[in-house]
Amino acid sequence: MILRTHYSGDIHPELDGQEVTLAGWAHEIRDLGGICFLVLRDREGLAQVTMVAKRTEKPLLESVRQLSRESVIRVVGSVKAEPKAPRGYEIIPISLEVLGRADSPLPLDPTGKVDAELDTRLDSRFMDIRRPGSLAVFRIESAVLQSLRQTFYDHGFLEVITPKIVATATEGGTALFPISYFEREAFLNQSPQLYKQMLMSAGMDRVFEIGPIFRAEEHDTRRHLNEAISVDMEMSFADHNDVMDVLERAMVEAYRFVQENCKRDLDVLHLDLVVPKTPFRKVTYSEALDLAKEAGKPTMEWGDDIDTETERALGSIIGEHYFLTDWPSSIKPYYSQPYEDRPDVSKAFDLMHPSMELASGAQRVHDPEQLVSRIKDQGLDPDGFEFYLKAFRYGMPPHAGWGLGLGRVVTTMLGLENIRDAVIFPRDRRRLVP
RNA sequence: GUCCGGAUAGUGUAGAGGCCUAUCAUGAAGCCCUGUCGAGGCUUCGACCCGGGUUCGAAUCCCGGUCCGGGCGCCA
Repeated sequence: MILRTHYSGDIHPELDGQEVTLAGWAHEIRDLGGICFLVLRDREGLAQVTMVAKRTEKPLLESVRQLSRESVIRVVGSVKAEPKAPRGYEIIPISLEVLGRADSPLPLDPTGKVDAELDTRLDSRFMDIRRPGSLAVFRIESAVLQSLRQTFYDHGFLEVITPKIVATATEGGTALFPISYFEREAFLNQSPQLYKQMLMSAGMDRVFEIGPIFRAEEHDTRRHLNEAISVDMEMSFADHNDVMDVLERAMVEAYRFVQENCKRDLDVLHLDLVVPKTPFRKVTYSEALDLAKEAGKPTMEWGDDIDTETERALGSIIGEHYFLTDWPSSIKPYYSQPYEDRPDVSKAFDLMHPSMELASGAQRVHDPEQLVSRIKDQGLDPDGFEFYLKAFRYGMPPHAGWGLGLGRVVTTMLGLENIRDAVIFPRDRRRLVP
């Protein structure tokens, strides 16, 4: 049996006289003596329960006065339209039931009157998310996921789930977390890349996956985590420009969807969301170096990966989402396809927000011999990729794809200071609990 | 990994060698209060990260450790 008939957000003054049952947390109790206000909070907002001492049964009033903040309660009462009350209504209680008593003191203040540091909030994340501002972020994240999935379905993609426990490194470069797998060593997957590509050989044509990826890098910044949610796609019979189009569309749709469906959450966060303008500007790697030089950042050589300072400089010059294209082949993974006429440049791209990289993708190498030679060129052993290479030898279509960091999308969309704000239970260099 | 900064009641803070029996807010406990909505008023409770050192005297200075924040590096 569902213990409530309404969320607080469902109630309005026109329900005057109707009996309702609310369930939630005792957000605040303000006892003025002759009149006592109890503010109940649920996922959809706040509702004021009002008790005039003279007109309220003693035991009911007593139970409210003994309530600890943040206890879980269920209130049966009648709606009363009341101009003096917040949102024009209040609940006159008939009965109150304590479903879960809260200890005191609380690990942080869920009303937000007193701030808490990120570390304190993460230690007690369950309590932090009771704060409307934290909840709003994750409601928006849910909307972003809903919108991204819808965009994929609209473009004829199939949702897939690939293994997170793998035998070997996906692509070299990044460090992996080793795990014990019965009598063998295995690893947590750093990317669904190889599996997505094999599904192109399988003829699934267009696939996407939204799931965790694991990087054992000791990075320690506001935009990196060791467990991240990657929004990944792969598309057959398409090139890098085609998948950039899908990415641009997915981003813009996500912004629109949030703007349309998360008005209250955006209000809570005091945000006026602006949908990025399309088309996103495309800046080649070489142009980016020139821009950086003009801005007085001449230290980078062609072939260097773009460092943080240059990335920031570009961000402030360009000032909106942009694609960074035509990367040197040497600094992109082996599966990125070089241009036929200038093999030192690849059909690889990053989607950039002015403050950080959001996604990276490419048209892929689909010729098995070229792939083997690219693997060797990057100092990797093709034998370790046999399960992957096999899929290329029996009819692999041309394909392209990308991976997008969900946490970074939400962080940049909402202007959050730290990616940990956008992840419910973040995993970083130090944090493994909760 | 490295550089810089930090650690004071449950939470957020003040504090610059004696003014500290440590500030303020929030909270908790109690009392007053019939329209609060960051309610108000009064009383009470609750803290200097750990270890060493300097000094007559250390929250404050020094050393080591632990933890935290930020920058960079590393990072499809």
